Amino acid sequence: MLEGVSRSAAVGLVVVPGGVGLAADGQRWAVPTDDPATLIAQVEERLAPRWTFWAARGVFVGAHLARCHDLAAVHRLLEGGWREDTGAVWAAAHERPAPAEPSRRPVASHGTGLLDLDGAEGTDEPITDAGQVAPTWADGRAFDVENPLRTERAARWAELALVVAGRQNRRLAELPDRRRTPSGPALPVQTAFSESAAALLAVELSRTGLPLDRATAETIVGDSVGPRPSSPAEELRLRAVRDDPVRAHLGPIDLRSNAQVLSGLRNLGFDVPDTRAHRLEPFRDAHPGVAALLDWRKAERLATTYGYRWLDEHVGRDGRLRGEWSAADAAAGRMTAQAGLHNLPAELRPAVAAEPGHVLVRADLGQVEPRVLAAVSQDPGLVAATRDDDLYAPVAAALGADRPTAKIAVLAAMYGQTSGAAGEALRRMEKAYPRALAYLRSAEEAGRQGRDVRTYGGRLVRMAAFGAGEDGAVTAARGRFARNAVVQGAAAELFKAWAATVRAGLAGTPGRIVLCLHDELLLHVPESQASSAAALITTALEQASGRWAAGSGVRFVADVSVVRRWSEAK
DNA sequence: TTCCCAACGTA
DNA sequence: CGTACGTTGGGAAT
Repeated sequence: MLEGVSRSAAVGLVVVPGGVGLAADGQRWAVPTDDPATLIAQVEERLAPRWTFWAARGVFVGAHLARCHDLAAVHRLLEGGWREDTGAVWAAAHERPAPAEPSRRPVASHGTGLLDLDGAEGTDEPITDAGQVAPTWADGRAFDVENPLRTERAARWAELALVVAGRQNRRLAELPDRRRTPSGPALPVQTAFSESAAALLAVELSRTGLPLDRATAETIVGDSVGPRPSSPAEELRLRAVRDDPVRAHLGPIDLRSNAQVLSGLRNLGFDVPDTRAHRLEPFRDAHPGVAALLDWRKAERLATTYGYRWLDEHVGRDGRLRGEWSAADAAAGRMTAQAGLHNLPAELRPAVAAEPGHVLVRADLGQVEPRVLAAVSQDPGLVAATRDDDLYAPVAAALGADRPTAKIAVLAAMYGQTSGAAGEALRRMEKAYPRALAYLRSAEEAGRQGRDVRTYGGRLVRMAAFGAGEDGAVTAARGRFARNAVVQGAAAELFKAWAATVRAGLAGTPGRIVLCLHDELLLHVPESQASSAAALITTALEQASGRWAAGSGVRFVADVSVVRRWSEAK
């Protein structure tokens, strides 16, 4: 198996029940095995290949794959949008129109996949005459467990993965490398690699879970919403206990109905356009009913979204909070997570705790978006400002403003804010950092015109999703979206390059990344590994940013701390 | 049953 | 008229 294949070669990998399909150098191998992890680990050791697979979700088998090419992840990098089904990936790589979206619902019932190869007219060809992926291969029926040919098909499928990878690589090579002094593979190729690693990391995060101290979580929830109800009737009663004091002020209304809350507030003399917390907060002391409502809302949020039911549904018996992870959202490619992993209220952070004998190593990138802007725009003044630990200090000096004003001005420039105090400061930004502002304005203009933009690292951000309306408000919104996407997207690329480097450094150790939060990494490691993990995080940032922003002169900084509980970090 | 909105948490 | 995401409940549309 894999005889004569050279080290570091691309190796197609497809895992099916009871077997593995491999391909490399124009050959393919169907390998029956019930232990794909061991097989893969052996190949990893011997060849250290560029593992090439259709999608990380399908291949995760427990072995560490160091270098990889995830066709779905790279497809989304090149094409933007959400689709990553094999039909769309194949078609785009061959510059053919995307096939109809596969149905969301699982195939209800099917035959052996041997005699029932519907769309392919009884042949066993993965690609139809029209040059599209055959339906039975696209939806996985071709690899059904009862199908005796599935391992041979896996090898054929692995071979086709290499075909797509080759075509994707040619597309990546056509994209510009915008670094000042390129080194190693071109930047879009490096982005493809780190996006692929992030796709694997996303699958690993789903499986690993975030260590959560259930007792602490239950205490926090209990303090806010009361004891765990023992029956549905009890739940109703406890709900009334929470609601009634507020209803005493606002009247006999349903507090969960915004319309009724609005009229209740009007009866108290508050003529507000909506009932959002930030709008009601100024009136907190004006009437006890407002304070009661605001406090009720906070408790209700915990009770409904992060209450006992959430704990029961998402926290395993092993004390791990698990949710599905996606390596890239559709807008700018940031990672997303379900089960509340990305919007856990600060109130609950004390419950995120290391297991016995372990610690959490937490690191966040400091002021990452303005530093990223400096790198992608190559604005000399802003690049110089990144040498400071606090980037806003030199910016304030350059603008002749105080630090809070400087911060608002920078954020306003990146996010497209035009109102409020930002106006005058923005004009000074234009003088001090013309290249950075021009970079942002160029993205905004593309967005306004409905033209797609590409991030520094090569990700396509589609504007078509916004619709082609000529409405002024829609045009402005598209402009703001594009202006923000080139910064947020580039920051996401850097973050994933960093995370992928940390992941690689943890290979072979018991340490794991357990949370990614846009600019923050949380690692769970044995106590004895704490200092080496902290050092790894720092060197990984130097390596990742050194490649990503080679020659830019931009300095990236990370704040690293070793803690027992997430809440102990600053 | 499905979809959209308001609301609010995170970055 | 700052961006993105996920989750909830209500309420309208189907």
